[in-house]
Amino acid sequence: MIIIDYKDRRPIYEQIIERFQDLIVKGVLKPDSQLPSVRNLAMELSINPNTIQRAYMELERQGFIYSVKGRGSFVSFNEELLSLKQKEVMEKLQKAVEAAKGVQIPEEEVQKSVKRIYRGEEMK
Amino acid sequence: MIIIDYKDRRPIYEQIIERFQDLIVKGVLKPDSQLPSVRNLAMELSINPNTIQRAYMELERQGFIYSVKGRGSFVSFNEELLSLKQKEVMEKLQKAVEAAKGVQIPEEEVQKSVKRIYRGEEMK
Amino acid sequence: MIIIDYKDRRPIYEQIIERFQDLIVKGVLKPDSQLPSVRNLAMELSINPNTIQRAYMELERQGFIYSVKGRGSFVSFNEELLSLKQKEVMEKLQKAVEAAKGVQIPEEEVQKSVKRIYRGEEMK
Amino acid sequence: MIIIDYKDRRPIYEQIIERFQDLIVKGVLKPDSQLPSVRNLAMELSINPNTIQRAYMELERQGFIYSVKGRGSFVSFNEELLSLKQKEVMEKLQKAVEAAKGVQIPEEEVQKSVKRIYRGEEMK
DNA sequence: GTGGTCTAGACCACC
DNA sequence: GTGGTCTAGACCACG
Repeated sequence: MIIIDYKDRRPIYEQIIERFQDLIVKGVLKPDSQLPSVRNLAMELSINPNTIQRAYMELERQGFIYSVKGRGSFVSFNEELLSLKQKEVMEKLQKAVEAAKGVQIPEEEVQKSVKRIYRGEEMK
Repeated sequence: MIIIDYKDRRPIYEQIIERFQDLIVKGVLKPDSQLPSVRNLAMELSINPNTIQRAYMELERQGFIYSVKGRGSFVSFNEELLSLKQKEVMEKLQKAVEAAKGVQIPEEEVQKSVKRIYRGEEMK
Repeated sequence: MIIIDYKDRRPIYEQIIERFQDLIVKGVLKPDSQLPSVRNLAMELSINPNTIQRAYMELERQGFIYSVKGRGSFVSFNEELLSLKQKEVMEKLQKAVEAAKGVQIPEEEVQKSVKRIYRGEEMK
Repeated sequence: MIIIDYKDRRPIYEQIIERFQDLIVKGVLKPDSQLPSVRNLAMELSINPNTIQRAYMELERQGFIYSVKGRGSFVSFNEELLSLKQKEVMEKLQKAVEAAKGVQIPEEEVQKSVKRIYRGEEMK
């Protein structure tokens, strides 16, 4: 369910955060369903519980999950969060397009690339 | 010419590298023109000369500039580098588009956004 | 009668204690009336009986209720407790006012806010 | 400058956060001035650097400070943040007033208390 | 069993 | 020197 890429330059906890955000936004993890416990996930990924803890903390702060002492952590997703996430993604995309424009990549190529991805099967 | 954003989370040397890459790729800095000396630039930006040194070293490694002992650093741009940079930019863009697809942003919106940026005046 | 907010960061037993204190102080629960049994309340709220037990224990320690073995728990309210609770509330309020003063909120605004609440319909 | 109260039930990192928020909001720490380094403050308070780190992380997230790798952490305060903090404080205060109303504390007593604090010398 | 806090100590990137 | 990440292991509060 969660895969850690040690070659990735980003810290582990960030990879975990992003992965869960994805799973929640895409509806794979349903609202109020329980996440793996901090200790279990740590064991499964063979990393330190503190690292998981930190990821969960951040996810809770961002509103993706909520944690209850003694019970566990649960998905807490809503529409607002989705549109927030969409806005965030759009901003990144616009920066990328601007960069493409900046290095003289023709608009047609960008458009083609967008089409290819949307038509294609890539679901990441 | 170079602006450092201390609130930017990326390291200073990386900001400098990116800025010079931009200036070179976009032709603002012409091939074989001289870059500011390490010492001067360091003074101007009031940062540690080591940081500039590191940025120049990396730019040289990537082929954007070349250094001549005792004379300074010079722009060394060519077509290969442009296409390399373009490829890099395209990869980032594709990731961004995939992310957009992932959070259910419709293709039309992405295409519209691309158009807006290419038609618009944004040159960053 | 009792509502548990799992997204509330405070522990469940504390939420229960506070709720009963409120109901007793405000006279909704009359002196010597019987509280729901530990087991029943636990079932109703679908939480662990230990949690209810702990809340009742604490309420008894504070003097809000008394338990009779084999019969159940009963409200035991008196004037002393009211003034105790009032003192506690006043302390919290004073801290809040000090904080308001600390962040440069003008006294008039605080006074107005107090008036609004006392005139208003809010009974929580 | 920072005092830790071990009898306080709140975690240490939270006490540190609140203290710095106070110092910044009240203008004792001026914008762009440097905070004590993580290690130094940890030594001074004889607590673990990780605990300080966590406090600084949270302060950065909230916008009170910004950190630069290799340089240190700096105050980053602005008007928006003040009004945000004020709003937060007002909400707490309103809850406290409602509680006071709930336990039959007369409005006059509350108003008197507010006056006393604003007239008084308490600066906390 | 669960999450939350803290310590001790390590290593990294950066300046 | 600085902040940032991670590990290992402890203890607490809660259910």
